[in-house]
Amino acid sequence: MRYSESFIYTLKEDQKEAAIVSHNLLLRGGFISKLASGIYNYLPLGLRVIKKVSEIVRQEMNAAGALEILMAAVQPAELWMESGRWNDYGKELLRIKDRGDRDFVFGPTHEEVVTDIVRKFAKSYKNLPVNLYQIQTKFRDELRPRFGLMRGREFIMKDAYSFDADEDGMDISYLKMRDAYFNIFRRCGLAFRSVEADTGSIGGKDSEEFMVLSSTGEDEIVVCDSCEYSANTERAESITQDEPGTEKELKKVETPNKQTIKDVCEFLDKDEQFSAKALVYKNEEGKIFCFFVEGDDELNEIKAARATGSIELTMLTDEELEKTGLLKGYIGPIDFPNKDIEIVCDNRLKNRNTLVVGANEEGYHFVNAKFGRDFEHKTADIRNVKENEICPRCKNGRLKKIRGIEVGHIFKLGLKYSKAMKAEFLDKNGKTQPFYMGCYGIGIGRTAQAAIEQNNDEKGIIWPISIAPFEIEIVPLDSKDIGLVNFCDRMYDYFENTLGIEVLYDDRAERAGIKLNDMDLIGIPIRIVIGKKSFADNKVEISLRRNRNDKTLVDRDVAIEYAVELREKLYKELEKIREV
RNA sequence: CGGGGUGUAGCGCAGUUUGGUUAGCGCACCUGCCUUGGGAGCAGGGGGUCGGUGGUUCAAAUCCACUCACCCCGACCA
Repeated sequence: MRYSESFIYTLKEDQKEAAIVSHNLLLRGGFISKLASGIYNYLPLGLRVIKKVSEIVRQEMNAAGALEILMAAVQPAELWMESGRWNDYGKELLRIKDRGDRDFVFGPTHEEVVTDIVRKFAKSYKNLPVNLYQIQTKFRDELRPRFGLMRGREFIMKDAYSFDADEDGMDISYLKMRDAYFNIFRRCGLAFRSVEADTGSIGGKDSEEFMVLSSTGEDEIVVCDSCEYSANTERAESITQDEPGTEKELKKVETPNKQTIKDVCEFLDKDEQFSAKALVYKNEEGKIFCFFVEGDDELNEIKAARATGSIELTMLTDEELEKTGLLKGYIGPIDFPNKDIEIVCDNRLKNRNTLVVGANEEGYHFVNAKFGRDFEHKTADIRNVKENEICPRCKNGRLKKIRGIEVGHIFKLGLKYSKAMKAEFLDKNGKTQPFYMGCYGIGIGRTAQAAIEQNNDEKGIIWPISIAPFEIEIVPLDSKDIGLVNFCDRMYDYFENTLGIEVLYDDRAERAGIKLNDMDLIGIPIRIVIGKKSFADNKVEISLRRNRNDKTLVDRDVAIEYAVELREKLYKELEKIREV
């Protein structure tokens, strides 16, 4: 592509709407432009990147045996009523009506449609397994779109859906996708991890998220510093260590005006870890729960919801709490005063011998309380793991918290949709069976932007070669030197037409500084600069975007060869998984 | 949806507190000269419903009311 014939408009100044570097660089580099909140246009450069990422995804999906289709973006409401999600999905679902006042949705995901397709055609176990995927624009009316393509309302997603005859088959399909995902993100040049994830509202069994590691990521993940264990915070566990020391006799003590854990523990000269604090929540049905966790722990609401079979938990307001008869600051698990409230204690409390707990009486706490002796309630893992706790897998390493950007998610759905939508086939014995399903998503735009978030410097983007809009750039610094320009023209022609390598040829009559800065901003991996002086010596300069200090002057006759070698080298590097 | 904030040229901003003639600056854009290894310089030029609606006033970017859009912080997701 000749720059002069392209549609690339770069901006010199940081963009006000961009809160993170990758969003700013996408805007400044002329990759995308905003149309409305969370809705973006892909300009030529941006579209090139999207196509590169899509193509990698497509190749790996095909290699894993998935079949590409393209489903309708606009879907009839009936399908969503069948699955039950017409009611469950909430405001994120963009609902529209046609001229006949019939309800439709703009698809945020395609479980319903794909299930409808497969149940129509795959009637026999002989048709299985099957995995259908598409790369398509989705719409989710997010509460808060942000960070450009990172969390758009309209976004491009690859979504795949597997259908198997039984659970074992589903497990195999899932693992195939898992392998494909590793290949995809590796080939995109990303440093990433797969983490155990909560299955959330979609329901189902196993689930893993693919996280690109980045301090600006919106998700917190827990990793072990010595083994491969990694999980998101809704899933992460750690090993509980027993409280040292022996049990003591339960005692009620006066704690006047000490309501917070901090105050009480200070007053009683007790480590907060050896106290239990109460958190009172209600779920979507209005049912009230009281959770006890250690004083210095945080309740994880998702874990808590799972433990109580709730969809959503919200903390009680002070007024609501008062109505339950519980005394704020003095709530404790011993002689709990309200029988209608379900109590869940965190697992860790079982290993504590001398807990400080509220006495359910104004101005009093118990000390030396012990689970199983002084009180007993349902227990579950409902807390957030803390940094430096012991890994549950290798039982040796320490857990660390890092941040990540979720670029992919794989799920075992099981029978959820096939049962709801009566998607069935006949097995070997002629018996009707529901499909075992899996679903597998990748955010295409998010993946591209995550790559920028991980690969940039003060000058701009440093694209991994596999997803760069162009692989090589040619920058003549003097547009008046006919010999030099002719040479660049021929080189450009050779790359494009003989080698089939995509280059961006900056044939503009701009000054050197403008061209070089624009190129650094856009982030093309390999640069060939042809300056007047070196050209007169039959040399051109070749450098990599990621290391501009390392410039090589090569004889102009071997410039193309040298650039092609560099290109091969960069692709080779992507064969290894980047160390985290 | 709750909390905070911003809307003035394509982008980044000043002006609003204390109302007062033709609404300004930098970048970008157009013309000419000059310059060509890191966003140069000079001269000339085009581009604005001051987010919208209504009100107060002799007079509104500026004051008041309503409204819309967008951004940031929290709970959900690719």
